[in-house]
Amino acid sequence: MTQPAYSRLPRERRVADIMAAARAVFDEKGYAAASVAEIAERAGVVEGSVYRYFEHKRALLIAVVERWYAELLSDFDEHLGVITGTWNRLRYLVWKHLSTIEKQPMLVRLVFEELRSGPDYRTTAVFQVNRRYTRRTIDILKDGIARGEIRRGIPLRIARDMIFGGVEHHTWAFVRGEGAFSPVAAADAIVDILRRGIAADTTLPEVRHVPKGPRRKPR
Amino acid sequence: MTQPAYSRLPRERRVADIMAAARAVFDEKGYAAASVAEIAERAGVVEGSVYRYFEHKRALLIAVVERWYAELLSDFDEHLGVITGTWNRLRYLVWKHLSTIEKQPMLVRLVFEELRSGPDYRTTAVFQVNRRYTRRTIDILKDGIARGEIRRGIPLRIARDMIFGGVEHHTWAFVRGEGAFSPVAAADAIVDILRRGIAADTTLPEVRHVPKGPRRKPR
DNA sequence: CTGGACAAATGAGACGATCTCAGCAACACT
DNA sequence: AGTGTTGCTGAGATCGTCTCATTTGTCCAG
Repeated sequence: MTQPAYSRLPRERRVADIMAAARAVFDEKGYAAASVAEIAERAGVVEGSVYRYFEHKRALLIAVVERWYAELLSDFDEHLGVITGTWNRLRYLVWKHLSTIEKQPMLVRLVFEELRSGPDYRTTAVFQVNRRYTRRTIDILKDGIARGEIRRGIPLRIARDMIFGGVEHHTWAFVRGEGAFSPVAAADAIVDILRRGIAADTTLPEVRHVPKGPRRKPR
Repeated sequence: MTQPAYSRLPRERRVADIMAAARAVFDEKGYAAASVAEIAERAGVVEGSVYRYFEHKRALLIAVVERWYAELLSDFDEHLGVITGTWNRLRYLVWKHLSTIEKQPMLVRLVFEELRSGPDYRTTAVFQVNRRYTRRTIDILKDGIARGEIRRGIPLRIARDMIFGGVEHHTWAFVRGEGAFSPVAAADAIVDILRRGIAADTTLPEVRHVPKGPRRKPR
């Protein structure tokens, strides 16, 4: 019975415990319905302790999502670097995005509905990572123009918005647990419409050199 | 000084007052930062009275947005009925959407970030109206196929998602007060990419010989 | 004109959330 | 063992939504 009323752990460990608990509770209940009290309980600390390591509840959300993003994108550039061809690269990018949504709908929902709305979003590392993402997209498109595969004068940001906006709307029901979608099929369909929409006229109908049939299913 | 401490108004009037106050406060501060106390004060009632007419704070949000939608769309079908040609109709629809966002960014934000996220969204009249909207889009596209202007086999829902998702992403910064956009230019750009993306090959000026390229994406 | 019933409106306060902070107690280092 | 440092605690301040017993205009019956 002489067990200590509490234990002192190294900062790292405590932070990790709290973040793990937070991720679990957010994942189960969403941000608004998750209470700091419950997160604290699962992490084995008292509520006040959470606030020693995280300024707000929102800081917890940001930390959780940032860590997830870091895991997620660690191999992205590496893979993208190997894939050649404008349309193949775009297809990989779109598929990767869709696939992520399929695997972690709740975390994606946290980003879409909670994190991205806040006034502090632009100060977030998640924002930076998203910028890098969309930057890649623009780069691929610019490269396509340089190769003569994409028409000059295409408004690149509009094209990018149609990609990511299209993905988001398409997965909308699924993210809310009310539907399903196929990452591969959706990626094909989106890139196909986009390809016809922005391809240089000469490359449009037949695409004969090198990759005869369009590559499908990267990765 | 024998003025009554309060006045009894017909239900209609009270509801209207409260909704007007709510709309103003939501518009200034957003949903989360708006307090029912402030709404009540501006409507000239006490906090408890708001709850006589609206079950939750959220019911107030829904009522405000529903009323706005009703105003907004009263003339939509009428206008659309007059416009002929698949691409013109699509362009009008996209422009209308963009134009609405430009005029009422805060209300749009309420829909995008607060209303649409909730679990009760599908029970909302706003949801029904949005369905009608996207239904119109699909109808226009189907009609385009029937006229031979759009390729058969285009996944219509994907096309629709690229339209509305594209619009939403494109206006994202503006809605948060961090940028600008041109409804006309954006509508042109989006419909142009889409048109090339889904038009039947014969209607594209430069592309004469019919299919040749591999068919993709059945259904 | 008057009194009483009815319902609109009040305002106090229950409830539950985030976040603060003074002090206790575990650990490291003499 | 004594002592300083500081992770951790837990009580409570604060602020939000929402409830409800009570008060008080209004209106109609007599």
